[in-house]
Amino acid sequence: MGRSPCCAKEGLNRGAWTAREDKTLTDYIKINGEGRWRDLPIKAGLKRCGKSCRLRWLNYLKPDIKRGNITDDEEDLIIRLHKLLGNRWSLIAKRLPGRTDNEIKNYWNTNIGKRIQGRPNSMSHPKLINQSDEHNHIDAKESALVDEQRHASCAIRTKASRCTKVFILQDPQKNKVHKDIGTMIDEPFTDQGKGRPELVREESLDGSSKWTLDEHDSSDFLIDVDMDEKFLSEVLEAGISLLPNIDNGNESRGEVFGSDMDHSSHQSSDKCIYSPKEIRDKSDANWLDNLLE
DNA sequence: AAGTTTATCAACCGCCTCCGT
DNA sequence: GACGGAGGCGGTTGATAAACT
Repeated sequence: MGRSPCCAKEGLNRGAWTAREDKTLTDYIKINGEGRWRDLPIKAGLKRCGKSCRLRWLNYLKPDIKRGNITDDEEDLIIRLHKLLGNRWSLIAKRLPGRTDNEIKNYWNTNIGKRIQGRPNSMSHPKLINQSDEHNHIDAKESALVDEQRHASCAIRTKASRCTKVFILQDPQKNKVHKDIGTMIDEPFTDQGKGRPELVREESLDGSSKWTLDEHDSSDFLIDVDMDEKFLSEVLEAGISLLPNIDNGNESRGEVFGSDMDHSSHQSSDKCIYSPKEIRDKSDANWLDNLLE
């Protein structure tokens, strides 16, 4: 037996919203607040699915939504955030006040994405050849696009069904990042493609072993690392390295080294304990800000 | 001016996670 | 731990506008 639909489809309006429906929804939310989307259409007297109401409110009716074209600065930020986060539109949208994930997604698909896709040889692009001052800001953006294209072509696609500990170290001498993948429940995916990071199993004399993700470009780490989704979102949101305590089998708490993304200096004295929930709450740590600077 | 193609973006769909029980 | 409801998310669709022939 399949899952029941979010609402009965019969007798519901579909397609574009009318001004009257918009007003009904806005008035209802002003009085009763957001939430309880499933009940909302009945209580508000709308012949719409609850999900549809939520989407309409979040993407169009919400007062703080910014209207108008995406600015150059916003586009630049979107490109850089996409490089870091991939198609995680909601995370990207959180960094652009007033912009919705849907709007950013649409903008990407109709503008930036196409420009990246339609660029077989970036250096032959006329805008990149033009070095005049008036085009400098465009060139910078194009450069970012080229960079994005380069990163997209070598996105990490590690496929691990679950990962219980990640420890990020940076070897300052070799400027090389090691990511100890730790205890893998399933065999990790190893991509030995050209120029891609690789998961390496390191065995010690005492018989223990660990998986290491070996690569040269630390900025790729957070892109498309398809591990346990919950864990990944925690890392993305917290912006810190997370080392759950596996010795006592309690995965609900973790040891967090440092409070920012300075991977180069993990001193054990900096260690503090947070639960993933606490980490989420403390999130927004300055990680993305630091990376974007 | 009419027909066709392309671009845009609001809305939908289905899957997923979270959270309460 | 299992289950189910609620909400969130990303991919896709389709209606409409704009550009082009």
